[in-house]
Amino acid sequence: MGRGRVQLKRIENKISRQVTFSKRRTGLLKKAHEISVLCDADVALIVFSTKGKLFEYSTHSSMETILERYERYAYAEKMLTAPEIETQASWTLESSKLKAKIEVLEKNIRHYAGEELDQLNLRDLQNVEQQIDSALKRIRTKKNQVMHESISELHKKERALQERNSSLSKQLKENEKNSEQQSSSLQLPQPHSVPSFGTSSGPFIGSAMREEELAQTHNVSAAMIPLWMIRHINQ
Amino acid sequence: MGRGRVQLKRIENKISRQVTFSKRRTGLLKKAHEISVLCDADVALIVFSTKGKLFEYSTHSSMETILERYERYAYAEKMLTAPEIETQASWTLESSKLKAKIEVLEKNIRHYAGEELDQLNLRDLQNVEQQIDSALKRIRTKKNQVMHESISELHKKERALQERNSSLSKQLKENEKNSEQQSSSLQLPQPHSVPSFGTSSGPFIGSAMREEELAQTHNVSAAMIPLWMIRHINQ
DNA sequence: AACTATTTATAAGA
DNA sequence: TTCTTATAAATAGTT
Repeated sequence: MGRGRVQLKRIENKISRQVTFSKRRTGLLKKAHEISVLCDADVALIVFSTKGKLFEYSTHSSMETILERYERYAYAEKMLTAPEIETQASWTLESSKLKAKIEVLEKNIRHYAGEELDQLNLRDLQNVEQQIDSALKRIRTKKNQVMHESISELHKKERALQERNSSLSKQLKENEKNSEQQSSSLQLPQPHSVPSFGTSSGPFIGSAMREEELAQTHNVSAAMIPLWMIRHINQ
Repeated sequence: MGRGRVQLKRIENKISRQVTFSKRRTGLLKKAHEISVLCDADVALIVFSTKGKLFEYSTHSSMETILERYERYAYAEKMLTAPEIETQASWTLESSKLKAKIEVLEKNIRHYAGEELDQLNLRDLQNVEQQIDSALKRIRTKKNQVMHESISELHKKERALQERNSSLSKQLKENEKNSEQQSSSLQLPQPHSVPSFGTSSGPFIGSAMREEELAQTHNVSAAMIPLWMIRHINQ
């Protein structure tokens, strides 16, 4: 690109070498910047002149970030050549390894969450779809199982309550009979008070109890399946 | 340097961004090499594509050497901003933190994959379900989009082939007419041979062509949408 | 992956 | 270093 062809070999004339360096350095940095903007790439460029002066360019994400990323990337190869020594380097290496792993995991999660799909081709998309679909099935199966257990718990409780209730009623009638014989002016106690089940409740049972209370405020038997639950079971 | 001026901003079209990246990357690496040879400079160039693929160039004295040199050079500045000495303890701490993060991420992924659901209560299950469900929707939307694009490509190709075909047929008939007038004993060539498009095929075009061939072996018009594609579109 | 019309980079000169 | 200019090189759009 100039008035003469250029041979790819060291320019011997010191002055023109320096001039060329200055010009081409500008061009190189410019092009590095261009590709990073145009193509959305991460670029790090380091140039030392013959005299040892440093020139650098790096994408917004800073030189350190990119060099770290590079170290991470080069990790696999490094392990082959450098057996572990507990040095600063090996710590850097371990750190890089862990960070690389985190990067992969986060990418996976984003894909599982249906994000950053532009990176995937049709085959990848289908794989992810299939995985997520079967995960969804497993989760719904599990949820149904949990809810069915919850329902039988509720049924069990209902029966217990009914039994307790009728035994209380029975007892009450007997008391009435006795008190009629002795004195007809006594007040009647309330027959429907709910008995406590003591401490027998894990977190799940606890939430079942709350549902039961909710049902009662709507004047429905606690044994009925709540609507929101049915909706989910049928999915 | 091309048929049009170029704006210094991210190329939105994915395909041309990729093509431009490939071309400019080649150019950039070449120029990095040239300046290092011509001007006797030490150059290190690291480029990560959008997709995270690494490309690198470094002067003979190896990437590691140059990066070390860079670190040394940048060391003075670092000391001004970060006087902290990296002790063994701080490394261990960092390592622990990273490991903890990995643990959490892995657990999340397992849940996304529908595993280890016993740890989750009903509320958690419903959250995960909802997240996965919407991820699935996003992924299917994306897949549909990709496939629709693919289909319009195929349709475009079909039209091109049909046009080419009919123009060839026309030409052939004229040739027949001419040859009948000159000599009626000549053999007729096959009129339906598919014309080659020469070397004009990127990766996508290549696979489209294969689908087309597949369709032909099943005695179906190449323009028909392949069954496997329809199946996925309707999901 | 080639081609080619243009733009861009730059060698040489001032 | 900077400017100019002729020319080589890179590359955007196209096939």
